Amino acid sequence: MANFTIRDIARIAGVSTTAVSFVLNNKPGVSEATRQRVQEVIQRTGFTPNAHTRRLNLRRSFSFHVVLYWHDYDLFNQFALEIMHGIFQSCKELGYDVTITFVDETMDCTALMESVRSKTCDGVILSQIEDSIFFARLQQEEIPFVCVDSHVKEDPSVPIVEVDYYQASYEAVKHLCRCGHKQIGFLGPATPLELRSATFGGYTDALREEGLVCNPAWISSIDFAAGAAGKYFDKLMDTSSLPTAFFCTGDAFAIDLVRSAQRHGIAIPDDLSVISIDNILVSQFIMPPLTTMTFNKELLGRRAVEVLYSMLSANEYENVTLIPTTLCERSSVKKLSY
Amino acid sequence: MANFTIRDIARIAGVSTTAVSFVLNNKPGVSEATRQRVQEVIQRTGFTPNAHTRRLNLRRSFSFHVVLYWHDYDLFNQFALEIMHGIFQSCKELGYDVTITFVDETMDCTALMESVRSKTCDGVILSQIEDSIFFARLQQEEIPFVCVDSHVKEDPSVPIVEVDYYQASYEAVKHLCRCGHKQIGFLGPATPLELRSATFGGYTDALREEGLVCNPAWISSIDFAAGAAGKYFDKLMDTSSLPTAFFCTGDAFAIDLVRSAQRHGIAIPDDLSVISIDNILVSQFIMPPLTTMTFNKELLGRRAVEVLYSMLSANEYENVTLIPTTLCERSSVKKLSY
DNA sequence: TACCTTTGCTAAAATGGTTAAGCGATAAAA
DNA sequence: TTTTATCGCTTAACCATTTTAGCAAAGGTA
Repeated sequence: MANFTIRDIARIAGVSTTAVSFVLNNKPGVSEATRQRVQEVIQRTGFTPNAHTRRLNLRRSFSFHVVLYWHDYDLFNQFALEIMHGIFQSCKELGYDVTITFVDETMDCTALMESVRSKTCDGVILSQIEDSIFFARLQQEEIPFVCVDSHVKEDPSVPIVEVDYYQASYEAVKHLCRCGHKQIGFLGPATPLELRSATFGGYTDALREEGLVCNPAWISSIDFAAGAAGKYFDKLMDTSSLPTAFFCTGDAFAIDLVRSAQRHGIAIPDDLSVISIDNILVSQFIMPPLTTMTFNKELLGRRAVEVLYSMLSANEYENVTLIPTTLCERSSVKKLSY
Repeated sequence: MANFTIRDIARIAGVSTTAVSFVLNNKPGVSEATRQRVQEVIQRTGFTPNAHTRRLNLRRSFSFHVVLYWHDYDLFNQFALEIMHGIFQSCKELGYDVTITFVDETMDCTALMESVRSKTCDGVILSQIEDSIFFARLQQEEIPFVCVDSHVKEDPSVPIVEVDYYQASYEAVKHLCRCGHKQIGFLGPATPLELRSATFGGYTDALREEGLVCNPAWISSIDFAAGAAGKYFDKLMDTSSLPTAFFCTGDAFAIDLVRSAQRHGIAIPDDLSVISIDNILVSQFIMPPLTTMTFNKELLGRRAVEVLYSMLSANEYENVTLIPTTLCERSSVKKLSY
């Protein structure tokens, strides 16, 4: 396949490059006859304009850059691909390309910043990144960016698209109450500085509404690390009685908890009920299948692109976009008779 | 952050743009003193050359395009992200960007070809794509490409990086034999035109070596679709006796089979052993945890990039790259006493 | 008839880099 | 002594588009 330029097309069609450019970009100022003739030559030659030249000229790259956090622990990488798919779909509709970078716990952002300064993207989507170094550097470069599925540490200047964790946790706990549970533990990070910290508010508000109080030993504040939930549970077994149910802030924690409980000979859900948030793939395959608050993962990506595009177009946009969750009932919650 | 061009740097450092360009690209012909001075200005200003201009000039984009197949059925998307991570790591080392596209069962490649013709990538990596329309179009455009984790339908002109399915299936079946199994079924596609068809050879060769023969009813040829393995098993239960073990060509099939068997009241592994290939995340969480042939998923991506890069550099490269597998013993295979 | 506007088109500048060719000055070889 | 090579640098062309400014012809208006 020969390599045509706009000059070749112009020469073949017997017009100037300007005319061809106008036809390519659907601009006025070209007669219908000429337009047809140029179109025909473009069709025949299979000409596609060089993207780099176009980007150089327009000083826009028509691409968004996605930064993905790569977790050591498989279970935490679960829906990154679905978020990506959502991002891709929206970008496709807008005519944007998508480029990707993975970062790990070193949070090294030099390569990313190099890329941004070299103008290879018009905006950045940070997926599961909550390190303020990224926000600071991106703001410094004055490049639009959004966070998705990340905790932005109370910084209202950082636009974010995330799961409505408050609503999710509130609904989850309410569901436990509806099933007759009165002793409900909280497994997740209970400090406001952590990811998914909104869950603690949903949990306490739901308890308060039901007039319940919680044994402090049943409230955990654990790290995002493989096996952390299991360790917490081991310790709990040594030192305290058990609640009748646990609300976990994520399926990865819940799965960890379930396995740890089962090792201790505690039957789920007969001895202990478990509910959580995420509905990752594994959750439907473990025994018992997990009852969890589910949501549309692709929507996270789609909304992120929409927000970013609005920022570029100087349109109005919401600084916080929440994705709603719905209950996915499976078999890890027992209905208590009362 | 101001927006400097190479001209600004040249002016500030008191040299020509050529000198700056030479410094940027580590080319000879610049005195050490000048080089230092230019470096200092670059440092101070935070200048990064415009990527589009560079790409336009060099007629290379320094990026690879990854095409990912998006499966309807979650279980089949399992290690796409890990392949991606491997691809990214290798690209990073080579200084290449990575852009992505998802395709679905419509196999629409117009957007991809547009992108290729507009020169936005120097090569394409097809992940889990086996449609010859892609090969044909890419060959037509004379753009280098590799397939990864795909079946290329006996076309030796298409470079491929894939799991050594023959070795994996041979080893898996040998393991079953070592555990005393003599009646071993095959669950997967048994026609040479399908993905992972090499598994059938490994299976039959291992059986032959052991002097075993197989009841044809225990050999399936099923589609890549959710629940297909389960349906096959349901039918088998109606019409035939069961082998003592099944070798499945993929964990998704195996999981489907296990669940179907369990619905029929057949205990795994006591009544039926199951082994397969992949070691997807779910496999360690189901009951019983799956014994399976595992491999380094990131390596698939890394090798794909290496092959593609060799093609660009006109270096030697292997047209077929096989990734070795190792046995991951868990609890789905029973040791028969004999 | 003279003047203004619109239409359809083009020449040329601009985008921000890379690179081939060339130019003094100095050093080495004939 | 003359010729040749090397060094450090610059000038200018080039990459493939978009866009501004302007021009000739046609049409409308006074």
